[in-house]
Amino acid sequence: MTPSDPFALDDTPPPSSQSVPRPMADPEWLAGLNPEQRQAVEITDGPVLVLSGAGTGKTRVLITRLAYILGKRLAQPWQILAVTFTNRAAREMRERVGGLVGPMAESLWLGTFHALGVRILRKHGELVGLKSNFTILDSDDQLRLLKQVMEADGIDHKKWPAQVVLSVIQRWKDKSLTPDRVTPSMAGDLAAGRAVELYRAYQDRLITLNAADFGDLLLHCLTLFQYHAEVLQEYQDRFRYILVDEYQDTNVAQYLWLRLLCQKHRNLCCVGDDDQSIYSWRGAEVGNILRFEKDFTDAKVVRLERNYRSTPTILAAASALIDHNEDRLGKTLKTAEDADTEPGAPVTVKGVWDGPEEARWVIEEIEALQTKGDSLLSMAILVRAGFQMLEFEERFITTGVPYRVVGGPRFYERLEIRDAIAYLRCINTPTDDLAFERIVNKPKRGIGDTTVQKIHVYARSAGLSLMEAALRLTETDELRAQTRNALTTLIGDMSRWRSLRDGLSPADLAAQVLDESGCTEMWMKDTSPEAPGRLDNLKEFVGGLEEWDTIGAFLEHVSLVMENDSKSGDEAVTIMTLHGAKGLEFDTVFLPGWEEEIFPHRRALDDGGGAAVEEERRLAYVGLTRARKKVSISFAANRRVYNQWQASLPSRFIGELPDEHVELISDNGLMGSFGEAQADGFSDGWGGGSSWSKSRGRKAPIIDGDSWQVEARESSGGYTVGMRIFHQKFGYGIIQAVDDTRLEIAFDKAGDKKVIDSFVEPA
DNA sequence: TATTTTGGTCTTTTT
DNA sequence: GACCAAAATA
Repeated sequence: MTPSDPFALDDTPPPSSQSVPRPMADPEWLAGLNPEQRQAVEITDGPVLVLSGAGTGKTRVLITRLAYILGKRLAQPWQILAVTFTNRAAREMRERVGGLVGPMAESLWLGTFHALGVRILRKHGELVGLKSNFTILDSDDQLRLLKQVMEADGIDHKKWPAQVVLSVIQRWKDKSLTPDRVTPSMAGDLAAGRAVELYRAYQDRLITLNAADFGDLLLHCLTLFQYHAEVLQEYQDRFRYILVDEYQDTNVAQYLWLRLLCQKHRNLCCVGDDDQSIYSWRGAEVGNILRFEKDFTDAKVVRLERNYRSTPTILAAASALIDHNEDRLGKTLKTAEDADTEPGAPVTVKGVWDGPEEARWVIEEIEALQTKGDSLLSMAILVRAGFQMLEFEERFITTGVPYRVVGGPRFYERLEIRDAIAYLRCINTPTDDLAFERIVNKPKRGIGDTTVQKIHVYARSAGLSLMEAALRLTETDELRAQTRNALTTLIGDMSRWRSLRDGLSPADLAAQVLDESGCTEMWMKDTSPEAPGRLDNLKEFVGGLEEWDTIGAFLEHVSLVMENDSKSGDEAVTIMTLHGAKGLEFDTVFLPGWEEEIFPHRRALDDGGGAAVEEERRLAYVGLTRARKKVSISFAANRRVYNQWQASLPSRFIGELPDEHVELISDNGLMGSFGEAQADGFSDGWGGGSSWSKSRGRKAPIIDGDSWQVEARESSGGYTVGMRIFHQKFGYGIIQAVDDTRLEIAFDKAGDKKVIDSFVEPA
């Protein structure tokens, strides 16, 4: 077993943990808790719901609770189930618990829902049709598989993109709906009304391939528990204590999974914060929090409201912001009395001209802090979406300030890495059709679609795996000599590599495979600018394999943990998405891109009214509460979208921050840096006025076209489709569509643009 | 038959 | 500017 293997759980008690020579009564780690935290730790009997605001010591409570249960010998480590939301959190928790109780932390059942689901299915999967060596599909495989199914069904994939259908299916799985439980009304007219058929066909295909996708990891568990009471009972007996982190982000299937497992001992402890629920798009149901109290009427509720992380100023800003959400359980965060009572620096809001300038400004601030003696590790840039990272990366590179992207383009998702993995999958599991299909013509060896189709047809009719079918085909004269030879070589190589598997370490084997398959060569010959980088990635990939004993263990790790364990500790600024930042904290946090359509994201604004925007607001709240000492928000007046410049508005969230805790930075020298090139539209007035009136209501602050001052205006000031208008920047045009304050205008010269009504005037 | 070119469509967040 | 799928070309 390798150190970071999430399944490093041992069923059998290691001899050392039989005797527990640990301090029993009130060790010092228990004494350091406040009364509520202590309650959350000490109420071990029965269901407990811990509502825990940001920075209130939630992780600490969880860890202490685990240590407490173990220390009191209420259960053995393998009788405790602890579920986290990310693999990183799981790893961290295991380490920290280990620090308190020693090696027995190793035998806890601790991991993500998915990782734990796999563990169960590896053992009992046969009961639901999965052999124990089933493969876990990555998103790419899922999509290709569904496409195949849709093609076979003759669904127009132009009209119904596989991606859309797939996400609907996933949502069903999140809700624990097997194909037979999806009602026609749920499917609607999706995929010409045949979505359920597709779902069923897709599931059948998965079983045939002995594969499971992410949703299946839970869904199959539920089916298993439902139809095999003896298995369920085994686990119910086993898990005396169950702990759940980030409970607000669980979906229905996960909730059912938990409810089934805890039924016997009923010692379920869930920790969550409704204000930090940011995964509803993935099927998370905040309603699970409400449901908890309904299903467990004897549940004790503990509220953790004392914040130990942020300054009172940051806390006040965050609270005021989240207060704009209607749909809340209601929870006030207050500064812990014993904490530092200095109000702290105000939250700053900086307006800049455009994206590059924003990056420049942020990194100047970072350098200033560094000169002052702050560590780069204590700073983070948190963005709404991945693409925003680019501008900062460029700036980091030109300035030479070290940075670290966390959760960016995932390492294992890069195409060259996936190819390498597919080779390993083929070697490890010859029947892995999806992997075979992926690498059959990579690098190009003259085996095109037609050949693959032939293999497919043959495989299906003879009930063979693709690799076997290919082998049989080479023995006939169905194929042209050239393709036949290519296939024979490939299959020969495969079996040769497979025979080497036991003699070589995974790393050595991978290196050999990459060289002999021509993958390395392919990238060396490639003249595109990213080719050298890809070669480096492959090297890193081989290097990363060093720590694994078997290919199988490595592949298991990869399929669940798409993130590359980024080595931390180096002095560098962290840059990551807001979603990725949940659960982390930094001294200084930069929150760039606070503009309408970016944050809140356009998609959130588009669909319906409040719910989606409220989730965005929670995301903003998460961002603010990551900071211990200082928050810097920024927005740009212009943003390049697609390929053209578009004017943007400050985010409504900026207007929702309380005046008294916010400082607007608008330095007068700003105009100078705008330079000669941008003399249109916004020629003056920025620096002088800086009047910062907020609009409290639904409307975002609206910025007047040329005076660039903030003023609240009535929506859609009488503009109608077909009207001719004038815009400072884009000239004359005709209104094509009106959506409240947003106008779509066909400009005579500048083409089609979406602008806010306050930017135009009747012509 | 395999590869290159072109044309149209989009961009959240992740286990 | 990036990605995919269908048409064009070697």
